[in-house]
Amino acid sequence: MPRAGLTRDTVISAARRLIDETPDPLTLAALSAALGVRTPSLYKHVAGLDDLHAEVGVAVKHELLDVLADAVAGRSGDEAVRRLASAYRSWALRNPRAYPYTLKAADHASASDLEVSARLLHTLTTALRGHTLGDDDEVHAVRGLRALLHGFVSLELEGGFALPQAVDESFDRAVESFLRSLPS
Amino acid sequence: MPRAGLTRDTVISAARRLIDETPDPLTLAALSAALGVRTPSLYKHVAGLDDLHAEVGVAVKHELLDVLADAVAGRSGDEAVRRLASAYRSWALRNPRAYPYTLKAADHASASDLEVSARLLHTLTTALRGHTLGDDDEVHAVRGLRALLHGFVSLELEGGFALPQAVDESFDRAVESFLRSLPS
DNA sequence: CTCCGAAGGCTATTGCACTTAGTCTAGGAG
DNA sequence: CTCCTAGACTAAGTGCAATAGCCTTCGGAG
Repeated sequence: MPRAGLTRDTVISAARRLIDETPDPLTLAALSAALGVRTPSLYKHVAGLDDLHAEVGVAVKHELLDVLADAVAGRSGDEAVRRLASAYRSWALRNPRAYPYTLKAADHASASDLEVSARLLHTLTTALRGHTLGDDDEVHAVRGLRALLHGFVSLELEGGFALPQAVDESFDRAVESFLRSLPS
Repeated sequence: MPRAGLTRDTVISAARRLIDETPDPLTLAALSAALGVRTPSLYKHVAGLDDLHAEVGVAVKHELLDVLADAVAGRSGDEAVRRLASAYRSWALRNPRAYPYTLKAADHASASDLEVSARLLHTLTTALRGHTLGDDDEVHAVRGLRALLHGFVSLELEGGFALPQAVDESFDRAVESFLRSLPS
């Protein structure tokens, strides 16, 4: 029985890859098959399906964080928000099955999850700097932005926007309305 | 073996009840146990788990429709939208596990699903009348409103709003911002 | 009232997933 | 070279969905 040379990381990233490659839900059976290994072998690297989901979630949050941080790097004001919004939506549409993992609240027991989740939130908050907002105002504004972005993308992914009118334009309008609602 | 007296409707409404009564996902095993019947018996009334989910979805959409229609009845303009938004959110928070069923795009093969989904959309659209919007503007506005409502509620249900600031106020502010973005 | 067929239950079984327990071996440390 | 552990394996148990086939109850037709 030749060793497959798995590690916790290879298992997790194989799982991450599988998510958007296949239509069916992530399953240990499918993952082990993709890795050329029997299912129980995975338990040497991962505590079970829940653990795997949690780790995939952290990995996916990192991906989104990178994309968003890159989009806003060096920008400020409305332009930063526009670019962040656009990057958020297009990443979600490109990674429709991974996207829901970014929404789970951080597992209180996982330091890495807490960290990446905080950095995601921080990226949004930073993009809104430049609009002079008080602390409370800022919290409300970030919530509004998250709601708008997630709501839009989520409905779009569910196929909720059936009418022929251009979805891109709906999104742009929503983002512009949000920007206008901020004290300059 | 005394008859349990099941019908398609009793099975479906028992399933609907189970959803928000138990933490675990809806399962034929749990449903049959709740009805005092063996699992295979359910197949006399329902084509399987998928069929059950679809029917529960229609039932749940009707519930939400009733709540929203009631909230906007006899109102118009901003006040109609405010009441609709508030009703949407509070229904969702009261029915956290049922809520996701309202989001699935209508099954093209089910007349009742298509109908209730269309009426839901129509209720939102109607609430926005009074703001003189062109046809295209209206579609974009409805999409923005749906995104806002769903996004907010969805994040709130996922536990995504961790900070102590009042979530109620965040919601009110988001709704007011949306209203201000409409041409009066 | 009796018969009988359909409707509505049932048991048994298959298939697939997750999980645990216990075994064997490859391959590096001493 | 020997040992020992990490990393693979087989075997087996659990839970759920689904199908097949049987048996009983109900209710209407004669």
